[in-house]
Amino acid sequence: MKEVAERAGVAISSVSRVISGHPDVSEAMRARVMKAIEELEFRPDARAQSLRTGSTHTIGFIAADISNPLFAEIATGAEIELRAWNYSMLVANAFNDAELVREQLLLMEHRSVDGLLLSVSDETDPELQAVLQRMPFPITLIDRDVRGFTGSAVLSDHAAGLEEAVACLVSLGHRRIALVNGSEKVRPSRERAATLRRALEHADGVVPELRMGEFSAEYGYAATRELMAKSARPTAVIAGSNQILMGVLQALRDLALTVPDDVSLVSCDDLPVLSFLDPPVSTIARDPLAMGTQAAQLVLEEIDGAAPKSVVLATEFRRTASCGAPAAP
Amino acid sequence: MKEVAERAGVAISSVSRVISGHPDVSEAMRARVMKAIEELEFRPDARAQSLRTGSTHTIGFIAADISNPLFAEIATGAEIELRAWNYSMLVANAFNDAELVREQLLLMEHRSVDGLLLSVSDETDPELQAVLQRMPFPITLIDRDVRGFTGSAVLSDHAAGLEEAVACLVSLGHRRIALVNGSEKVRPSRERAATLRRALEHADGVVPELRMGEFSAEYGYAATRELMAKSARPTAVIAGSNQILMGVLQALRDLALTVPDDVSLVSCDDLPVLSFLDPPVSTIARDPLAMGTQAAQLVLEEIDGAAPKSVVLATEFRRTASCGAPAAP
DNA sequence: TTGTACGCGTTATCAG
DNA sequence: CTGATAACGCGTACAA
Repeated sequence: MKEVAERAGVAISSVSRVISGHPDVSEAMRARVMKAIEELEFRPDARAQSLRTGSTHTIGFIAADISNPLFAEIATGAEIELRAWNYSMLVANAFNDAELVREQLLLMEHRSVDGLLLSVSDETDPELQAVLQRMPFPITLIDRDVRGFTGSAVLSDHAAGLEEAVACLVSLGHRRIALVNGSEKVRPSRERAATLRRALEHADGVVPELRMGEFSAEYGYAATRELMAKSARPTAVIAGSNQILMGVLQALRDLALTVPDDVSLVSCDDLPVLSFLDPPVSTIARDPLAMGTQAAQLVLEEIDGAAPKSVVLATEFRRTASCGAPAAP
Repeated sequence: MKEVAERAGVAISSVSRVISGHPDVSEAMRARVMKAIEELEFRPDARAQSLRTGSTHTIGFIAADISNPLFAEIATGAEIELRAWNYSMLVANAFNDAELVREQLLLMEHRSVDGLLLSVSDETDPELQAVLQRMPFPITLIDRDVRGFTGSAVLSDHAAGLEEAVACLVSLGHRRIALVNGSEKVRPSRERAATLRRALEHADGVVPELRMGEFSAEYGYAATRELMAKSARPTAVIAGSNQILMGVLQALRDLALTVPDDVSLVSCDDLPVLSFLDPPVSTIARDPLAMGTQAAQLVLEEIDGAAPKSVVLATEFRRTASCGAPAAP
């Protein structure tokens, strides 16, 4: 900046005013400074700017698991919104580890992000709440519900889509419906478990088979094998995530069970390719891109002084040929 | 830091020395300062540190398309390595737009990243080379080959896997093999096109059907419809990416063509779920996680003073039931 | 081994 | 409208 000032023959503070678009600067001044800036290919230093102004124009994003394709979609949505507001995104992965989440939170504090998008791996981590409170910037949770947290959140209405799915299965005649669920430490799984229980409470003679575990193909495989080994085996299986679905599919294949003749199949969370399986897999779809843009919007607005807010986005059951009537006993 | 110094009754510089692990500091001093740091929950400010030291401990990652699941894998690999070196990742999306790539590059310069992982959308962009030269930090290209670029790169040996695939198809008796390819503006597509041509050059009577387009399901669909409408239709199709594969599958389904009876199918790039299609799709697999860790390692080493280096990672053809002998004419 | 003083590149305040 | 200068939080040469 000093060089620019010298070349333009003006004071350093004038250069600053031109750069930051200060209103009180003459056209002549603006022109001279801009010329010098072009000639020297000068670009202001974001670090110094943020040291001075306090704002880094950076939003952190801590994901429970980056490698999940769902994350890529959410991140894309967030990036679109952030870009529109001239913010950048600092990404950190938690590898599904609660302690790592806390560590990454401290990192975000250290880097002075202006706000944070957060999808924790374990909402019940007792030390988490204190760490969250301590953060000096607004935080928007993504599909998570942490006790005592008072900030913003973008949530999916998992119940709605699952209720549709269960109602469909019941009406088809299924009397034993399994949910191979993810970790009980996060909201989506808990919502789904509660929804299944509630939905079948008054459905006479329909039994829920609930398995809580983790978001992995390995777990999906093991749980499905176990379920199918029972004498009273479920006639419908709902997979609690994409990774789990992979395990369920593998298990069904190994057991030579056919969909939907031997077992009807539903997947929570959509993937484009699922419609090309044979039969296509019924899904409980949501709009991850919208989750991302919404989440980004919520933090940015909060940075701008708005009050924390929670937004709930719809889910929808998409039935395909993977749901059929159960075979006669 | 001032507060810490006052509380510990020492000079600010002593606090600094303790934090940065300077060797010449007495045990007594270290203890006193650490105590004050704990009590005040002091954390140094990364912005000020980097303004002073010149290093931000941040690596940028510009992806041609974040929403591609392949990116999620590469990013995960990169994050593992970066974390090990105590670096953070600043992510930017280029939405497959060449101009946006340049814009994001300037952003990275503005943010003073220490290094960059880059996957451009268009290697032939005439303005790109100049911008790359201008960047004051090491850059590692990810599966890209920009003319005149002299930095590091992590490349996939697309030829190897594709040669295997083509050899397999030829030996099965296919005489007309189509490649529904992605954009010719990036290395993977060009490598694949060249490989197909080369492989069939000396295979008497075997005709390559090459279609260059873009990485999208829409293009995959249109190209496949067009190929299959010809009087001499190909008996084998190789999809140039996951997105393209989705279009190919849709087209085959709409045309009521069966795999592998009517047409054999191969996909470049793997997805876990492809093995559950019916029949499972043959893939040319690579290790995206390794690409990420390798790429991160290359930039970090270059930051450490090492010379630029190119690394080529293997690809492997995984044959499944989606490749079979063509029907008799 | 510890303390003093300066500068990193900006912005904001204030005086002119 | 413009210029001089302090301060943002930290690292480091240098002196003590």
